[in-house]
Amino acid sequence: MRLRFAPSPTGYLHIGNARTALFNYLLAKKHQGRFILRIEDTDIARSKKEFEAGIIEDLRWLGLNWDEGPDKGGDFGPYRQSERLKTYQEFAEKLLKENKAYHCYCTKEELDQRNKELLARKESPRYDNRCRNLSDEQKKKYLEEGRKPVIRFKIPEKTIEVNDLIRGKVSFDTKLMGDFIIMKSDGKPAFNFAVVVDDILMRITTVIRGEDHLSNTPRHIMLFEALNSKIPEFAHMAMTMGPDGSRLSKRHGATSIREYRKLGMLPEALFNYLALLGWGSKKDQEIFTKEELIKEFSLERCKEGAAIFDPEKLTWMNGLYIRKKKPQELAKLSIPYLEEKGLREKEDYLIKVIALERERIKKLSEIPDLIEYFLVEKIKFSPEALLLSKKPEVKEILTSLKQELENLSDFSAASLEKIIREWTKNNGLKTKDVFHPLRVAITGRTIGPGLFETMEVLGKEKVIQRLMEVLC
RNA sequence: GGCCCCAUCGUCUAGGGGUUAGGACGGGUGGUUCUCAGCCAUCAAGCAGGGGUUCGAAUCCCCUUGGGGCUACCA
Repeated sequence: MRLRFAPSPTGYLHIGNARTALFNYLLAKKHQGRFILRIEDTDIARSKKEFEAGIIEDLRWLGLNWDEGPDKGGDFGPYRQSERLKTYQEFAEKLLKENKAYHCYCTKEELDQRNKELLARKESPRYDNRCRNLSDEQKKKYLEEGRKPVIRFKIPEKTIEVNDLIRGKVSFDTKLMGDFIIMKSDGKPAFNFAVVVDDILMRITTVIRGEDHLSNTPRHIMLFEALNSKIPEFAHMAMTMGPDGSRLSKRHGATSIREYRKLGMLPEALFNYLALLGWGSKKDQEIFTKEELIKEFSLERCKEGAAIFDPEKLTWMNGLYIRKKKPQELAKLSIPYLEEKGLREKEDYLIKVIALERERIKKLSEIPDLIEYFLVEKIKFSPEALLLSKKPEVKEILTSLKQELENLSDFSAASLEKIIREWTKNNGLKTKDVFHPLRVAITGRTIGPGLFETMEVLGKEKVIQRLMEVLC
């Protein structure tokens, strides 16, 4: 079994495309097949090398490792369309010779004009196949006019049945289609042609792609037939939508893997979440390891309807995966985010801090704000915290508590808890009337991890220091 | 416009002739606790509409509606 993911390097890896790549990957791995990466860069104007590199990086980051691709080669390369231009020409030549394709001299302007007229008459805008049987004389005349021909495929009249692995049989009547372009006037292959040639040459057996290609599939099938090649199996998965139900796009906010990666999503969370978009297990299970997904995945269980990408559920799942990570791992992952905010800290201290805050982290990008008060010399007070710290009765409590703490030599959480609870009781106070002000004084905020653990990690010196600052 | 695909809580989904229509996210409430988070418990929320078929339809068929796609010298 050979499957491929074939992105165009015209931008960063889109969530929807990543999902397509993921499904291809899962099926390939499930059947011990090959997962192949192919770069469709025939659109020179929009394709950029940096996007190709970006897509490769993000696919790797997500954990979708391919067996053959432009970066690692393989027996059926090249894996970049721009490197097979000659091949497309040869295949087109062959179709021309066999009278299955022909040159068309109509200009873009003429075509547009005719389509407009057809539309005005409420007819289907499509090519009228007028160049199918041009005389040599006419061809010569057109050439003399300086027209650069395209090559069109001569569509046979028939009904094409696509046996889709997700949707079942879908049939198309080719009478409704005009002869389509396989080679553009600049000598580059049109998408519908390049895909077929590539899939033939790369021995692709199964094509999993977006539903937007379903309507193109009859064209592909005709081409496979014209080129006497085995037709691969097709599976068209429903599109990924934004919250308003339209195709997920930039106006919905972050749409690329790169953006979510920068936000601090873990690859395993994204992997798991994306697998659940349009596919579901028969069990009530939602959290899967990569291996479980490979084992469980099947096209039969793929949904036919479109799925709306839900960043909130992704975030929840990300929090879950974060809580499963070891503090030292998280500490390492947090470093770029801390540095971005100009924060830097010794590893062992950072690990302790992160261990305390771990269950509050939903995205790595939240870490700096969450732990800042552990790292900086001068803490910021939230408005609410500031108000509380100014209260006379609070100052009174903190003043005498400070003395108590100054005399304390064992600053462990257990010891602190024992002493402070006793002190509270002895002074006839309620725990929350002591704990809360204390937290506010030493952290500048009203929320956070356990008070005594926080104090232990901060250390006696910082705790006393911060109490002094509040009291003066 | 023509052709094609799709339709279970707000969202992701399970269920494919007989179910109190199940779970998850998000939301509400309560518990745990020094706060938050987490965890636990609990509640609200759905078969798009209309016709068939059938003893019986979320489930099968048709229509309508709604959404999406293709119809490019984009991919």
